[in-house]
Amino acid sequence: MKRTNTCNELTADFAGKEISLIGWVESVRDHGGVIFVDLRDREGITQVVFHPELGATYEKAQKLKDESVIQIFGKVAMREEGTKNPNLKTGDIEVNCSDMIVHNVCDVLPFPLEDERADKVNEDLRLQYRYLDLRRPRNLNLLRTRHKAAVSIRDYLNSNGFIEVETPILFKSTPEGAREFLVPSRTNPGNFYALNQSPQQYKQMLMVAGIERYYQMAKCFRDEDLRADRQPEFTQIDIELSFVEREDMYALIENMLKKTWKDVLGIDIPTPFPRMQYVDAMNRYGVDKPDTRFEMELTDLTNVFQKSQFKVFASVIQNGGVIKAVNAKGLADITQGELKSLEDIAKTLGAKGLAFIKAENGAWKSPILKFLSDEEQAALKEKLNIEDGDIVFFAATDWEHACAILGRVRLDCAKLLQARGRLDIPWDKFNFLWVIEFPLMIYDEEEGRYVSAHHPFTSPVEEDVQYLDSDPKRVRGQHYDIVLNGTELGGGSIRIHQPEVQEKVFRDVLKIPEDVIQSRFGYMLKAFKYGAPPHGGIALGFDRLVTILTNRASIRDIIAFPKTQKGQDLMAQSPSPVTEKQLKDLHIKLDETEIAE
RNA sequence: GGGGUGGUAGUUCAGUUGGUUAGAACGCCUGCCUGUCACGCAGGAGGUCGCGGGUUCGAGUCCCGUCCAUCCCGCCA
Repeated sequence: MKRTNTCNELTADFAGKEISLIGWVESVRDHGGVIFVDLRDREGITQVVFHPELGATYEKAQKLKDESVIQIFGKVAMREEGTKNPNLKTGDIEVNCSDMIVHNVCDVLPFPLEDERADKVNEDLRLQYRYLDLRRPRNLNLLRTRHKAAVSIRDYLNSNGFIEVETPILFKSTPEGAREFLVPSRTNPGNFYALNQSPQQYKQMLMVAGIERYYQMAKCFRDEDLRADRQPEFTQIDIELSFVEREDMYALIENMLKKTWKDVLGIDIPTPFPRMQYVDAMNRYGVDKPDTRFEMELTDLTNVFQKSQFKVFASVIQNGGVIKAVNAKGLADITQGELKSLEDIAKTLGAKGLAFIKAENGAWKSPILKFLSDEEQAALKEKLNIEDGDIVFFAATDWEHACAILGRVRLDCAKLLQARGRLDIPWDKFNFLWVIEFPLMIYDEEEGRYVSAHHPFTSPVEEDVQYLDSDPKRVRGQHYDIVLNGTELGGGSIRIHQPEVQEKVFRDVLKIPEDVIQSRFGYMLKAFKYGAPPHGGIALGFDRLVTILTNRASIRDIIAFPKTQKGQDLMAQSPSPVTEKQLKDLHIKLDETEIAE
């Protein structure tokens, strides 16, 4: 069984040597009198040649099927001039086969494996045969890159005094967060575990325990609807340290990512990363995770329209709203269809419509132009720097929605400009950014109370603590998000480590009933009374990080066995029904209407 | 829960205003071929047009429902 070499090793130096290779048949080219087989393993490809004088082996080679697994024995030979293949590392040589073992005959493939064709194949079919899709060298290399990134990160943390600790995956239900996967307990009838959404509480307990520096490549689970960048189970780089302040965290993560980018891509990313206040991110980019690889910033025009005759704008301002706009430079040739889909998306985000002004052939065209005074038009031209070929979009509503609408319009316009070749974003441009000083609380209209913007363990910014009672939404949290090219890579905070403060947040600000505080967080509050060190941490989405490192569009590409949007594994066909006995053991009765026929 | 897009041969797609036997390329099968590397040449097989219902003399095409995939909104402390 033992091979002497891999399929990417043999070069002119090996000429004349007897060797053995094992791998998959990439292609068979039968010329009637001579047969060429490209043999592939995870390292590369080597051409194997079969001649008629081999007798039985030659006949076997005639019947070889693509993607079968074979082992060959033979002698390395230089290729004749003119028959060398410069596209292969092993292209100067070939192996004259003398014997062959067919380990596994491959059935006819359900879809082609060459990249150009395979990329177009329906993803559900590729997921059913994920092992075949993964076999494509490019996809295998994605897993290899993922591994490299993990090694780099572990190296960095290990050499900086961190200890990797595994925390339980079976945790308890914490209903105020994301929806959880519940796990019935056989030995505790009627009680349930929840798969952990993150090791947040355990890692804080490790700080109380005195670990000082903890990390974990932590599997986390959230039962929410899926997206291109979201899977129900995912991996986060989970980090927590004692005796830290925000500045220590920034430096730690910057150096870690610097090393990872160097190790994986060979690219030097500049540090320190820029920082941006949450409020500025919203005002300038319309999101809390700005893509700063291109400009196209939002402009606030509320002042311009303060005394406007245009009733729509005027009434919004009167009701405390804002007028914001974004100039999509050079996109005046937007098509009706593109405009329509921009408008549709704006509407899903709460806009009533999407007002615009087009500057074309020296004139402005707009359904709202007739409502705007000369002074207002002049102010727009100046503030938005409107030139021929531009199109400006407006949002007039409350601040949050105006930001969200134009933030999205900005991103979609950038895509349209990219498609037209007017905006160039190189694949290796990596804009890291810290977004800081988020509000600690946001007011939840539905619940009629304040809820944590992130989680209730986030420590308030010191000078804002005084407003905890009087004006909770004014309190900023010691929270930081790390953003890369418009993707939220991760976030963390300095935590509360004093039991009185934590209790105050639970009881007085979040208005959680006393008995709920005790049943849900009682053990934490107790732990904080036994020598809890000041501490803080962060969690980075490892899958998202690798998606960006490998320049892929979907998180599914860099997960070995991803799930579909409905959360199914099409290959193993999970989830699946279970037997009545299993249910009985778990003390579970199914709703009749839900039982599969 | 809501909106968009897609579903026709093993795969990727085409299919006109509703009208004869639903096509192409690749793959597959058979044969030929001693220097290819996306080998080439000749021939052949292969279809529940996602599924169910409706309109019609007639449905891949029109209508209703439904399933699946995907993108987005809600959701993701």
